[in-house]
Amino acid sequence: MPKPLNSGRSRPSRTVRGGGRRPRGASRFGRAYYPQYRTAGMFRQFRSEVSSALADALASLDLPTDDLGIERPPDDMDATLASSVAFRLAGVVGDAPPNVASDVAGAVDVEGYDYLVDVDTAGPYVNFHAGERYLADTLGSAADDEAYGSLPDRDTTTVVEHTSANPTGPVHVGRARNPIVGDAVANVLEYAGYDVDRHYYVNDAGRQMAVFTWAYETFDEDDLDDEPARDRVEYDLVRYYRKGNEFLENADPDAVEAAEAEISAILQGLEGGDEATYERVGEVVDAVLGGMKGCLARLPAEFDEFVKETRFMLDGSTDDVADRLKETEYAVYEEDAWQLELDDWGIDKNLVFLRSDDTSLYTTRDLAHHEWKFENYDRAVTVLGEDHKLQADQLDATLELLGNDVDQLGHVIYSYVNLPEGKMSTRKGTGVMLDDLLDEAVDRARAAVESRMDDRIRDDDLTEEDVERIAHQVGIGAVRYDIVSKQPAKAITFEWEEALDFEAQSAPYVQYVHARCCGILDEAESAGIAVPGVSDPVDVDVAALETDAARELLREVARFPAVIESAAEDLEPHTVATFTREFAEAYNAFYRECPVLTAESDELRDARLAVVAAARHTMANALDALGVEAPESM
RNA sequence: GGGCACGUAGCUCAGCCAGGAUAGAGCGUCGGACUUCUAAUCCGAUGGUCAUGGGUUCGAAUCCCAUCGUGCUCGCCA
Repeated sequence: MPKPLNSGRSRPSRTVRGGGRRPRGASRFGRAYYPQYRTAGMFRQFRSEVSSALADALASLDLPTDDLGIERPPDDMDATLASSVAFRLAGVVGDAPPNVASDVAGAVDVEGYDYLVDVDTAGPYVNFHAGERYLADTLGSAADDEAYGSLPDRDTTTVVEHTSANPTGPVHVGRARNPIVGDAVANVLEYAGYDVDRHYYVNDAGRQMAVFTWAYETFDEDDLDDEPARDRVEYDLVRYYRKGNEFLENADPDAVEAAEAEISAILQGLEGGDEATYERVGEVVDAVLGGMKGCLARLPAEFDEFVKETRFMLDGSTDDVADRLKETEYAVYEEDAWQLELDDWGIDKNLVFLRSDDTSLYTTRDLAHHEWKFENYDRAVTVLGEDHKLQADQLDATLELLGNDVDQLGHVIYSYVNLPEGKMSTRKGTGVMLDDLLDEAVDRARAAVESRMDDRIRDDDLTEEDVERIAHQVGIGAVRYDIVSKQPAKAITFEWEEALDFEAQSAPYVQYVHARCCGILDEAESAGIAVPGVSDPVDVDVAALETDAARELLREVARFPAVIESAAEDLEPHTVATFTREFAEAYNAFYRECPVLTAESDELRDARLAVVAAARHTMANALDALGVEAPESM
């Protein structure tokens, strides 16, 4: 295994406020974080105890143990886990499922388990119950640990490539899913214990950039029809790109031919390693990319590295890939170009990897790029639009035939956001700019904060700065949450009203839970009450928590690490968003039924305070994984 | 036309990969709850042939096949 290039390299510093990333070991709340507290979660342990106990029980009855049928029971059942195994075994033992369930439950031995204390049946289901210690340990680990939900380090380096939009102009909403989903995927993997780098692959070698460079050098400000839509460099420069494309479409044939010759010369210069050409193209690429970075930083989506495509042309690795491909049995030379037949991978379209003039194509360079990833990382994940699906399949197949282990490569495919009237296009200048969406979101959030000021019960006198902070957290959070909470494969048609809906099931709904937690904890602090797990070691009796709502909330807290684990495993951050909603419901029930500061005894108050601290850590980190900020007041 | 996705309440979506308890939320509509740790909250009512038809199974929104609808894709573009 080659040593990762990035090992030992220090991470770029970044803001520690919610929503941004922070280096491992640093904490959201500015205190030191002690990794020994990192726990895989009580739910996961309970689940494995149930598996083991049930398998033993079945074995003792001489029944098959290959399918345990362990599942989460409906909300109205008080069991933590259940098994539907009796349905399947009914045929084997020749008895009705409820009777089988009864026999199985009777054979389960809960002796020796930490959390599994009781088994019973409900009709055909075997139900498993967690004991006090389950809740006590959950409370202890979550109230105590500001990084609760972070799983133990897996010692696995992972590169998440996302966005990678061609540097042709401002980021529009059509592609906004990419940085938002990509950032969340990276966050979730980080929470799951992977060592993640975030990459933006810069397509700086293609025809688009050659056209852009030619247009930028050819046209003057006077030739352009419009003023820049916004005072940032990519809004200025995209006008040259659009002008150039318009010229190529509409100018007289001789002029177009001359232009094409210049564009072709630029492409040849890149392919031939001509330094002057690299500089010319690089000037445009770097300028536009710089502006796009500025836009993405508003989300914020930040990157560890911008990897340029030309790098793999300059270092010879693209040529090397092409040479190796020619040697394979799948290579054919047809119609003056080198192609690959990928029928064995179920792809009937040939992949051209060298043009007739011997120059490389995007995918050829991307192959070299991916082999570079494999050399430097244990795993690679790419977030890309559905229009790149075929290309990704061809890439996978080709990487495999080159001898790479493609199991280490994962894709997240998302569907584009379209306007009701059709696709967004940078070249044509159609589309809603991400900057405009974020501006509008913040404006509306600000208006909402201000209109709520009057009927606020809490007299915490929001300053102008507070209003602005909340407007940003809520406005940007709402845009991100709306996108990250949906399955990426589903198509979205962009509607302003929908994207900016701050009603329930949106970011403010779950952010509010965090703010409510903070409100109680602040109140406790100003009243001089120590908060178990935060200002004190956790030393509370969970038995004091008599209310179902409190215990139910703790059970949700217990699930969080398992939610992170499966979201990371399946590369599905939207499941974390689903969790935040379910968690919010549990918290709101607790909030309604369990007064904390005015609890009837100090013991109960302390226990509930610890629950609030645990809930805060859970929600803060769930939101952080989604890339949504967690406001301390709103 | 071939390939790949998607189709769940009037609308926006979970649930599907690893089949199992009465298919869940929100918005909308209607009706309730603030002298209380924040009402951006909560409670109740309303609303579904899970696109259609078949198949597998004790059991299908979930797996398989077909059909219909929508999107993406099928360049020596990226």
